Amino acid sequence: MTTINDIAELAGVSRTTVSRALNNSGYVSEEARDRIMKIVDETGYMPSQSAKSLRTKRSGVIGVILPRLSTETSTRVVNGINETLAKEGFQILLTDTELDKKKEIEYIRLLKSRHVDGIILLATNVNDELIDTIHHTGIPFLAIGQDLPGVTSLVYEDYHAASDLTNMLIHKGHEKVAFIGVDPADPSVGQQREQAYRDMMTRKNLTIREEWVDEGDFSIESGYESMKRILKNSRDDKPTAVFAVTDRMAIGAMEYLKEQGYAIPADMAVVGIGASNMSKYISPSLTTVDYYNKDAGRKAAKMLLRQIKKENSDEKFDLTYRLIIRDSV
Amino acid sequence: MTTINDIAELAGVSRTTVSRALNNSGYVSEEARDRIMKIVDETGYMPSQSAKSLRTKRSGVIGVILPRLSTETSTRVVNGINETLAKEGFQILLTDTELDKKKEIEYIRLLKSRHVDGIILLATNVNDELIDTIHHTGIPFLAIGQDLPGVTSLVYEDYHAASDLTNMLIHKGHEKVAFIGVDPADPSVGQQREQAYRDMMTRKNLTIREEWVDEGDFSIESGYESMKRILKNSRDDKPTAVFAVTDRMAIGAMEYLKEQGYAIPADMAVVGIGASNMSKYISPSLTTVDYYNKDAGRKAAKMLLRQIKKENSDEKFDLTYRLIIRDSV
DNA sequence: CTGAAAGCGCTTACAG
DNA sequence: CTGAAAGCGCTTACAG
Repeated sequence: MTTINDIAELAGVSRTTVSRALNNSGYVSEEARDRIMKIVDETGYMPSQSAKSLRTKRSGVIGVILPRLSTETSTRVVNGINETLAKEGFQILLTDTELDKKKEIEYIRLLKSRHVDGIILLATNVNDELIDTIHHTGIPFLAIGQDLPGVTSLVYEDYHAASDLTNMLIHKGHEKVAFIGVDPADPSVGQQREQAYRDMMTRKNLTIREEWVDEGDFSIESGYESMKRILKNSRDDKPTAVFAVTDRMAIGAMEYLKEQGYAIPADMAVVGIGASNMSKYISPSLTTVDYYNKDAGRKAAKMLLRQIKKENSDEKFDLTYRLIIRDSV
Repeated sequence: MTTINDIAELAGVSRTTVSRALNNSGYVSEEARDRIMKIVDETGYMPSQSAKSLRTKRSGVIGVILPRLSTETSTRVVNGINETLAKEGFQILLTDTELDKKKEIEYIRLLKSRHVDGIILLATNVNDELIDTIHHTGIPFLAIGQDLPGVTSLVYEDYHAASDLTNMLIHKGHEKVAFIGVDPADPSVGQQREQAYRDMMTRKNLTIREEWVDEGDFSIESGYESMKRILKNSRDDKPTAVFAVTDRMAIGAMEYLKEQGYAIPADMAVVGIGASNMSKYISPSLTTVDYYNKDAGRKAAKMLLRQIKKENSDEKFDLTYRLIIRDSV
């Protein structure tokens, strides 16, 4: 490995000068700079980031903590994060908790030990230990997807989006709307979306039979099973529409309905959330909500960058969304 | 930040001893170790990875270079890589070239300056500058998806898979098989798959009309457009089957066919490669090839780890695949 | 405009 | 079993 000392020697200057030339800090004579840059080019020298980071306490690396690496949502968000970060010369250090809460905390500490300049967490739950850990790290931090008290958070408009979806179904004439949710340990997806559904139904004086409400685990298969249970348990009083809180579960529900000979949307309307790639190409195409995940990632990166640069910035930020009405309703 | 010196002081030993206790290297008395570990726990001390890496020349980080962050294939591979790497205490530093060849080279050098212990490249092309750069980095390196001369490479069986797919179509009675390929700058996808198609057709004495052969750019839309052109240009002598080299393009082709009122597979059979999530849920479900991308990622990580540990390992490795026959043929 | 020196937080021979 | 010392490759006051 060629080091700054090698460059200094070859250029006949001190390493102090080389450092200044490389970082455009302080005065360096034109000719010294030229000589140095020429040698840098020739040798392909790249400064050791470890040494730099040890010295400056900055690394040019942002840690990203994901719940799952292989979901469309995560991928899109990371894509947006990476896009804006790369432009500023930052790289992403990626970690995947596999939905394990312990790992969230473990990774925050790990990333800190790696001197990352900031951390972005795609949050799926809220708990005291997590909040505590974040507060104690003392490095720029941003959460996406959940509102973490005292932490800069970018949140989707879950309540509004779910309200819109429910209302749309009701306006289309559906009075019996089923619901496939997820574990309430996830406040945004598990609580907000369900609350919105219940509130809208109640507001329109529609009764919710508890047999119409089921819970999945985000997977396509779980949507399939939930739909099956709902239909079985509500034999005498079946719903005419089903609202699944994610596209994948909605697609699973559609699979079961199709298998059972239901016409969609004639016999049963189906809606999801997420604007997954598949939602567009499945038939009938799925009505869903686009959360603009990539934009969320971009926004997250920008807000984190502001924190890093100590510019002030909002602590909370609501993301926007868009209803996509398609053939499944 | 608490450092090793703080721990040493609190434990009443030298930092040398703390280091030994932490790394289980050399002798440390039981009682010293206990005292140290207790303090480490209490303080939540984590050693600075920058300092460690500067000193040891190892970072515990593997660089991964992707052509695109938001494709299912990349995601699955990264997932497999991460899974096996995380178990060994390694993290992933992620970079995305956005299909820019210059960036591939730039990122290799960047990752080196960050002292990554190894690099995995999801390769989409082969060129001399790239090969040169890799040879000069001198750090463990592994390529997936293309056979890079002199570089440890994990390659998919593109030729065999495409042959199987073409033969299957021919055995089903198709004599007029169209083909949607990609830019030959990608040897594996652009050349091997097309060569296999042409060879199999020729071997069965079937003629290929050049109007049946078109090129897309991996996107769904391009598959749609290619299908449109093929149908338009071969007006008098239309194919009865189409082989698209990726699922996304196959799905685009299906979209166009459906729009035009073609029954699939009765009027036109369609096959793709990739076993995308969508291939299963689109209707009719798509016949495709599963490349076991996640396993490829796992295998890649394992082979790279062997290189890092200086255990010997094959330079070339062929991945396996599986035909998934579904309703589109 | 330039350089000598200190120091970031670790690990690793070396000596005891 | 333990510690003092050197050194990894940088940057940054400080002095000139």
